Amino acid sequence: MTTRRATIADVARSAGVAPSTASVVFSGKGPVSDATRRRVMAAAADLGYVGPDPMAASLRRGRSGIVGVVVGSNLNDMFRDPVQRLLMDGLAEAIAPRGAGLLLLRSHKAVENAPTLMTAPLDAAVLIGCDGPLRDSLNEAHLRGLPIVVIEGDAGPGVPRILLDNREAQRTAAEHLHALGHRHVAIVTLRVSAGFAGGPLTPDIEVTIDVTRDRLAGARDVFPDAPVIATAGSSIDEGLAAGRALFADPSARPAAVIAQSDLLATGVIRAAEEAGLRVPDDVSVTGFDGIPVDGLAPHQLTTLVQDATGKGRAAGEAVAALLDGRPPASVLLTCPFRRGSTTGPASR
Amino acid sequence: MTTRRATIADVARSAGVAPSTASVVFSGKGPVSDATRRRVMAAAADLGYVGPDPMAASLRRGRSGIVGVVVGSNLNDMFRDPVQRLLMDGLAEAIAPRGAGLLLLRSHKAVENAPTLMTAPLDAAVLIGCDGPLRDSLNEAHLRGLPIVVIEGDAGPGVPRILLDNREAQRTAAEHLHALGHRHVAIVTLRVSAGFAGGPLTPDIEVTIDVTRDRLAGARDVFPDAPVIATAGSSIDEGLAAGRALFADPSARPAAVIAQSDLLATGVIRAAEEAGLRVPDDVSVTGFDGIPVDGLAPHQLTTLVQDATGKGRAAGEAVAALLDGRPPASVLLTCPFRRGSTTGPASR
DNA sequence: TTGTACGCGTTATCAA
DNA sequence: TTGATAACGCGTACAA
Repeated sequence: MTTRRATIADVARSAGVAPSTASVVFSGKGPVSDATRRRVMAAAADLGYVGPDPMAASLRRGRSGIVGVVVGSNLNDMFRDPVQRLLMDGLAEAIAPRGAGLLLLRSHKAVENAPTLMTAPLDAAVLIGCDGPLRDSLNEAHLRGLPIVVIEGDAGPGVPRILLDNREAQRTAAEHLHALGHRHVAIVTLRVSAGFAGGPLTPDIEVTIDVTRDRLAGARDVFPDAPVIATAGSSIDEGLAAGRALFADPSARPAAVIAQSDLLATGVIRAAEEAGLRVPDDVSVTGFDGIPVDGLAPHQLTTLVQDATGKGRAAGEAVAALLDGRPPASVLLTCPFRRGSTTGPASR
Repeated sequence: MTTRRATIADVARSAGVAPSTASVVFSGKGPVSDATRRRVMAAAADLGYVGPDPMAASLRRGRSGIVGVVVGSNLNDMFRDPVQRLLMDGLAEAIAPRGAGLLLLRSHKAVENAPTLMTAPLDAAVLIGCDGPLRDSLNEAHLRGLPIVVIEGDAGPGVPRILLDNREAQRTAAEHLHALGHRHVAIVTLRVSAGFAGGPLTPDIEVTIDVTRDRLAGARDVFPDAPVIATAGSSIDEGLAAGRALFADPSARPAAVIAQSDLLATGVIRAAEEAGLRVPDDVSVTGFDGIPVDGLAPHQLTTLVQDATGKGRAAGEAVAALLDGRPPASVLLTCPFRRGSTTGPASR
């Protein structure tokens, strides 16, 4: 079977109709008599033709049915976070009815030759965050006219954004701690920039990742001088490491910790218990996300609840609007405060 | 800016060269004098041309740079499993150097209009498992000449497979339990078919998912009559539910449990401890995968260690071979037995 | 309801 | 080192 594959033209010829007619039969776009349709289908079956070539169809229609989603880290790290998984599900679900699927793209070209925003046949792209090297490729992508939506980031004017009220929400949690009498508070952040892998956050270190910066600002609205430990990302292990650092010196122990994610908070709680501290009696801890975390029981985390799936769905709808030529809606989702059992009054 | 976007032909004309020459400049495929290269680049910059249109290039070259990966469940469920995440990383890593990326596809078309093996512009497809409805689309895909690789499944003759020695490995673990004196053993499986959501496995229920079937066979090689509980998939929660069912009736308690994944095993252990049983003193438990599981401490699971990343990488290499016209290698990976602290001698 | 004609934007081939 | 030419396979006006 080294022979050329049958094309729709072959099918048309074999069925004794015009190519356009055969095309219409397969796309279902126009009126075709039943007799013709059957003739075409028979010819197709006969020739082993199974439908229009997607690449040719893409070129002709100007649509590939592919939406790129740019992820910053490797898949294993990224999808370890339930928030990202739910986001992706919402996104996929929202674009599927439009006949589109998700192509996974890396922002930092880890590999020579890897596909990019510029080389992949995309109808649109969704950025999760917008940091560092990514900003550069954005200009080119924009120049090409590639529709772009950014989730929790800023890709410049004209790019629709799906955002949370990170600062306000985080401030609410901080105020909650303040109202409980807490004054000795530490902050554990998500990754602050592509270039910093974690550790105490000194003033010379720039926070370039929006979600981290905004949540940090919200916490500092209430506790301007709180010490900050940055992590490499949202995971229990990272929270555990940060917590160990915080609780290492008994004389400098914070009485409350604001963690920027539920996973980090879980790690912090674990570190506290490891250090012989009770939560919330000795240490109060807040999270962010409102996801169920395995291994947190019996605690119920005090946290801010975000709708991660809805965030993805909103991004998908913005993509759909862009593709339809409708004005895309930027969306600001709110994260309601949920009091749990991990925060209590300050003891001193 | 409602005007037509510049094409490579426009650039060539403006630079006073032939389209083919301009093409060569952008692809870097042929010899070009420095002077012409610069003229072309200047003209491109002038016109706002940012490189060849990927769809047109795809059609012309017959390559889209896209590899479809067919996942059976939603992303959230699938990527909750570390094994799948590592697999995807290995796969992505192996195809990236070839300029290809991963397009996520669902096997059961949950949504009308969603992209499929037939409608997406794919160079190849990777199937993870090969069950139920998927088999049907396979014929068509094959007819189209779409190169296919299947991981842990059987897609018929001629389709390269990436497999584990599931049966042999699982038998090793079973023999280990047998050698410890265990006779009263229960089995907790992964999903057995697309149609069965979990529960006691009766003889009338067909096991259509290969990995489940093979590991089950390995366990039954040693314990032919062991009762079996099927789950809906690899997660701690599913293992917990299965474990609760197993330990509900004190008089019928198994003294050892063979779980088909580490996550399931972790859930089973948790259920055991919930029921007041000590591991391994009262109950021995084995897993499968050899991944680090958060929340398993202080136990070290007795398990079979698979190289999930390597599995993905092998699939990627098989895809690469297929695309190059080289004969693709089926691969059988072995899962060495690793004894941990969760298995001990039978007490009665 | 069917057919004609054209172009989508690129790249491979071959000759100059 | 460069240029002319011919597809790649399809969909969509528009005319018949």
